Amino acid sequence: MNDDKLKTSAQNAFTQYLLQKRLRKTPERYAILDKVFDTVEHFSVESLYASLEGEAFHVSKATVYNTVQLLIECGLVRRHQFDNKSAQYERVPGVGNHHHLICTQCGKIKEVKDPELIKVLNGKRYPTFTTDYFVLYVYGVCSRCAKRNRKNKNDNK
Amino acid sequence: MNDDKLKTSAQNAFTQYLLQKRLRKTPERYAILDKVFDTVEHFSVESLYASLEGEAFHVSKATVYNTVQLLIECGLVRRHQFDNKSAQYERVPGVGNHHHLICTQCGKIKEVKDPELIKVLNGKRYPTFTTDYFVLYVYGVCSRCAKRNRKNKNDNK
DNA sequence: TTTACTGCAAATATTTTGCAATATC
DNA sequence: GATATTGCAAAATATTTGCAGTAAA
Repeated sequence: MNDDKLKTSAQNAFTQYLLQKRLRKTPERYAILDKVFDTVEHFSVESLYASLEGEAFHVSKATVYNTVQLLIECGLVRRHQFDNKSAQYERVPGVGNHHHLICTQCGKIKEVKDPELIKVLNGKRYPTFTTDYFVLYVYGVCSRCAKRNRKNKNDNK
Repeated sequence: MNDDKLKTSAQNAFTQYLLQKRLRKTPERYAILDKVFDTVEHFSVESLYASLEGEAFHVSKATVYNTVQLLIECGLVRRHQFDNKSAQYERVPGVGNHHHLICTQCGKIKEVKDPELIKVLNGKRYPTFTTDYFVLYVYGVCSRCAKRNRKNKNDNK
């Protein structure tokens, strides 16, 4: 699925959700949805807000918060909180899933796809719990930090 | 490993870490470590602080924040941020690992063990990344919410 | 016409920071 | 004795809330 199709399908899903919950179809909500689906990377409420202001579409931050929450509830956006700064969000991936490698030293985050693991996870069933999706964080040390560690160790000798 | 042994081994690991980093072995740090390892459930800085006050051991919140951060850095504590309230922490599990089932409707969190999955995860290697541990969140709907959903749907008919 | 939604500003809550006093090494 | 650590309070930051005005249904 390419990005255009992904966006269209997200718009349709959002409309369905709004109808079902009897919520209103406001221009603000669709503008935010569009911007979210133009964004491949992680984003924060702040960066999303700035990005909307950047193209001269003004929405209040409260509305951004509200709408992102709606998008999470209807499954179009996922929330991550990697540190105790602001929450990070991402649109749901088009095809496949990915997980996050998090460096415990520098905080850098890398996305990796692992179809085999996704398969194992999707096969999982838990009693008395209906699974929607999985979020896997792999904590460790990235190559850059590992290199720096080796260097520092040698310097101390 | 029982809880006493777990605590002792955590104390030793912490001491090693402090020595290695040339940090000081203060009574506050060890009191916090002890309290953390007396706590099986998730805790917040606030609850940890209250718990220490409760047994008349006074430490400032800043020190609790600092020490919890240290414990994370030396791998004895893990951090979760399930919502945008305060961060939740937990001591590292004695044996095996567990992951978290998170209900997207009521926010309830349940821990489950899945040795088979742990095994698959532990077998994983990522290029240019040295894995320390995995954190898996399974998002979905708990049985209580599923039941309530069915009821509401019927009520609307 | 009804009332859900928006924008704005104030309120809340958590975490971080600065600094003087203290305790570890 | 040097300085890392503590406690306290103030500051910084993210998110939530209340309310009056606006717009979707």
